Amino acid sequence: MRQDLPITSFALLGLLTFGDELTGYELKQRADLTMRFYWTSPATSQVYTELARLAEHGLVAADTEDGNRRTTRYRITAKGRRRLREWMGRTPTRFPTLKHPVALKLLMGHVTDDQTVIEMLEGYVEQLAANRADLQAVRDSLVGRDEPGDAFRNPALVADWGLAYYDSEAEIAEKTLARLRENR
Amino acid sequence: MRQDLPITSFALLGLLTFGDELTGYELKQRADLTMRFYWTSPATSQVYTELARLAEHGLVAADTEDGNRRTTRYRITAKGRRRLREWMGRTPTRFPTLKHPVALKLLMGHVTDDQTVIEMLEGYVEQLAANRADLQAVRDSLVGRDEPGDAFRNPALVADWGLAYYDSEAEIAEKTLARLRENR
DNA sequence: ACAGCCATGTAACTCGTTACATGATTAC
DNA sequence: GTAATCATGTAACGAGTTACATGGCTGT
Repeated sequence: MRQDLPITSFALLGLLTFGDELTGYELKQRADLTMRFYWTSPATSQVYTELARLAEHGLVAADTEDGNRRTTRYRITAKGRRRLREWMGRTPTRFPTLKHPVALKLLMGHVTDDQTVIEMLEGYVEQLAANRADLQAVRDSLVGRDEPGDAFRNPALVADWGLAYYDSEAEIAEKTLARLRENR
Repeated sequence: MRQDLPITSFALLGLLTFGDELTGYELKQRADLTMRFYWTSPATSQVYTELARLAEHGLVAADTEDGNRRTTRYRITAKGRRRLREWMGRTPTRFPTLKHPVALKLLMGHVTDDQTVIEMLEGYVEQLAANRADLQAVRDSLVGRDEPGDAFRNPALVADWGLAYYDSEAEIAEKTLARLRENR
């Protein structure tokens, strides 16, 4: 049994620290709702794979109900919580990884015409607005439970981070657009 | 032969659009120097793998010199240039993917003490400064060749984007730190 | 009855990494 | 002479994806 887990394991484990017990299906939904903004939302099949691995390591416990439809709910164990705390404090924090197709296409804008690049950036601004709206909805749902000491204080901090990031990206994109339009 | 190439192929192909001919080794260096800020810098072994694939598709041409040390330089072909232009215009641009371990750890800050989270964020601010300095050096090296119409106009736009991004991240991290310190 | 959601997985595959191997050239 | 850099790969592996398969439950 390998000792180190991929970060995605810790990420999913982290989603189980909010006091509830989730099925794989629900965990995937939670990831889609929140985690996708600053990590990736793993495919459904991977969620089940990771849960199996976490269970194997004793970091989550499975409660299986055998009705007609078999459902298994997972909750974090004391060991899982310890492991997460240890990871938080002792594992060096990697610098964020960005895969930015917009920047990539901008880099090689000279192989095509300016108009194509401009339209690409305009599309990005729209996508940013849509994503920002989704994240704002998540943030709104935390209002009232986001003060220091509250259960959703940290998710609120992260959501605010994301909103500020989207605003910054939109601003940068607009400024770049202005520079490109200047010399048409 | 597959029709679609992974984005990393186009990224490497894009690095060959600046009028020179590179060995795999040099291409890896160029990726380390610039591409890593908004994409990933592939492992050396993958650079050679991708070059072989690009050559197979006729998107790059290889010039092999057989001295004592065998070196192969790659240049983009007309077909490669066409393919890149087509990709720029016709392939929908994916929304950027962010893997942000700092945000991830912040999210689950409640499993540990505030001091640990604060130190993690402080470390991030330092890493940001170091990365920003590296990128600034790249940007400085383009001065004088970065006006509209110049060869390095687009790389300059991308570098400016990155610098603004790092500044924004630093600002967000500092604001988050302030909020965490408030309630100590 | 039928669509859509809930729920759980398996199989095949691609991308990309690390570890390893080899040897020439250059700088000190 | 020896360390660092230049240069090119192969092999084994892991992470994560898409496609596929199965079937129960819920609302209309």
